[in-house]
Amino acid sequence: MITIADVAREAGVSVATVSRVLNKNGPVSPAAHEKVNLAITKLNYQPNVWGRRLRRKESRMLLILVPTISNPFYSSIVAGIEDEARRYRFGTMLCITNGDEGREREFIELLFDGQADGAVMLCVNKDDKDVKEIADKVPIVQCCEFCKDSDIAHVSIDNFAAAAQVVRYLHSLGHEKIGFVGSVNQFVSSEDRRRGYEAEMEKLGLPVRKEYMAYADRDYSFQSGIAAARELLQCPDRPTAIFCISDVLAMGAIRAAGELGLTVPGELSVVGFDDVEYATMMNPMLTTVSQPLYPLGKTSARMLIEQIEAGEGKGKIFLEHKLVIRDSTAQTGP
Amino acid sequence: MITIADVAREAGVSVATVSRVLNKNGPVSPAAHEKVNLAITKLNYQPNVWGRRLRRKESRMLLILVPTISNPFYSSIVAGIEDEARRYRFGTMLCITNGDEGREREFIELLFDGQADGAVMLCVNKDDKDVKEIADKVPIVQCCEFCKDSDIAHVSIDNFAAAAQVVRYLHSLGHEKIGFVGSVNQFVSSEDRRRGYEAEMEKLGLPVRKEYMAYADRDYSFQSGIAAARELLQCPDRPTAIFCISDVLAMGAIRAAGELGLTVPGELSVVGFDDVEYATMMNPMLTTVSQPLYPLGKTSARMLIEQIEAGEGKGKIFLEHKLVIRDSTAQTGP
DNA sequence: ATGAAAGCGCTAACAG
DNA sequence: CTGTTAGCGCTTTCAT
Repeated sequence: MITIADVAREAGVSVATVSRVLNKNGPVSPAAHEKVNLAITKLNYQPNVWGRRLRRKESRMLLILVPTISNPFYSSIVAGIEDEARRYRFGTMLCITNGDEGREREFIELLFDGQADGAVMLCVNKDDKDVKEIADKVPIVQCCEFCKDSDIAHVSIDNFAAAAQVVRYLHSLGHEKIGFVGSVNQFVSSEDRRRGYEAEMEKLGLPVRKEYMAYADRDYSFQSGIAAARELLQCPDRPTAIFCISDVLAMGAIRAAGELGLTVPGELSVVGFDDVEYATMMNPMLTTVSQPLYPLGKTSARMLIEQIEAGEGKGKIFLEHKLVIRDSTAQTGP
Repeated sequence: MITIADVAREAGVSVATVSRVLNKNGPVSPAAHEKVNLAITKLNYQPNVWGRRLRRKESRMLLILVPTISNPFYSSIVAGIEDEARRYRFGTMLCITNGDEGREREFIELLFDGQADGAVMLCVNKDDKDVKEIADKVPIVQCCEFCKDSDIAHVSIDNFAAAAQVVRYLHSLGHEKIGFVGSVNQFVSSEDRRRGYEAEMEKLGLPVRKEYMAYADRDYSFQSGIAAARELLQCPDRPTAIFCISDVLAMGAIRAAGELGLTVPGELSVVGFDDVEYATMMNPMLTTVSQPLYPLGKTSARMLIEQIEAGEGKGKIFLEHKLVIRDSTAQTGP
């Protein structure tokens, strides 16, 4: 291993000068600068991170807490965070919690450890006490999901508005019996989409019927989507359209329809949410709400870095969504 | 921040003793042990990683190099690696290269930096010179993909045998005109699956026809899968079955068939590879080759850790695959 | 069984 | 503009 002292010796200067060149701070004469750079390349010197971090007490590392990576939904967000972090010369550590509280706690430790300077969290229940406490002590930004009634920085889309827009769209197609498939989890997104659905139904003078609303399990599994949709489709006066709060759930609804002999979109319109990659691989291709995933990630990272460097930046940012109309929705029959 | 000196003072012992308790090495009297533990909990002391790593010159960190996380294929492997790493008290850093060479290089730097003690690589071209050089200097294990003609440790399935098995299965269903959709990339898996296909065709006395083989782009995109399959299906004497080297490609083949008015599996059987989650969300559900992803990950991590700790462990391990028969394949018509 | 002390490689305050 | 030096928090001889 080759150290800063070796470089100093080789260049015929002191370690301080080398350090100054390395960090581009303090004043260095062009001549010294030259000599140091020569020595660095000659020796192929690489500063030791541990020494540096020990001394500086900063890691220049960002934590990214995701519940899972099996959902491609997260991949673009993560890419956005990583790209932005890199722009500001931060490294990233991707931590997959798999819904395991112990593991999540362990990752959070990294923050108090000083192993990371801050974290982007992608998986917060709508009122998670722990997170609120943590955010008081270390820089945190919540992405997509966030805690209500708290001033923790967050960036997401307007789920309420998006859901309302879906209902409006379906209504414009002639649908009046519109079902809803949500999830029993505690995410704001789930809640806001449900509220958006209900509010818009009322606004349009359509009844919000209990039997038109069903709930999948907490992690939006395909199977639970099938079950939830089946429930709606088997009720006496079945809905002619179903709005699902995730694409996987929507795919479940399409499967359920198929099992019951219903064609999509002929006899049933289905709308999803998220616009994951395979929404277009399906048959029919899914009408869904697209979130600006990459920008969501970039924005989170930027907010976090601001918070770390400036010690502030507790904003709330909402980005634009987009309703993408494809083949799983159609006019109601005459 | 609370340091080891604080603990020593609180416990009325020297820092050396505290360190001994922390690391469970050297001899410590029960009394001292007790006092130290008390002080640690009282002060809520957490050893500083930078100081420790600087001193020990080891990070107890494993690098995981994946090309992308948008492909759910990797998520189980990563989970396997992380779980096993954790068992041996190693942390992990997930690095997403996105096929960017510069980024890959940057991550590799972390190894020479000492920021990680070794790496599991999930994305190696079949003869990547760089990787061979790197593996000479730092512990590396290749998972799924690996360099041919090199003794770098790796774990994967027998792609050749799996492909042969698919062809045999299709043949047992009565198919003789069996097409192949591969990829132009440089992965051993792609090559071995193609070789397995060709070898088994010959073994069964079936002609290996150029016009029955098509290639998707390097990252198995859905669109390129459609294009490749369309090519096969439009040739004069079209195949009655197609073996695709990935599930996404198989989904593309099904789409292509649909566009040409061919039913699956009625008029065309399709087999995929990998058994990704959404292979069962499709209609029809995909017949495919399932890889033991989680065990693949666990095994890689174990091999890597052995290599790090023992300084050896350059084995080659092959795990069992499984042909999963679902609804996209059927007997040929009478 | 315990403690004193010497660094690990680096940065930054200070003195020149 | 440059060099000397004192740590950052920890582990690990080497004495005792």
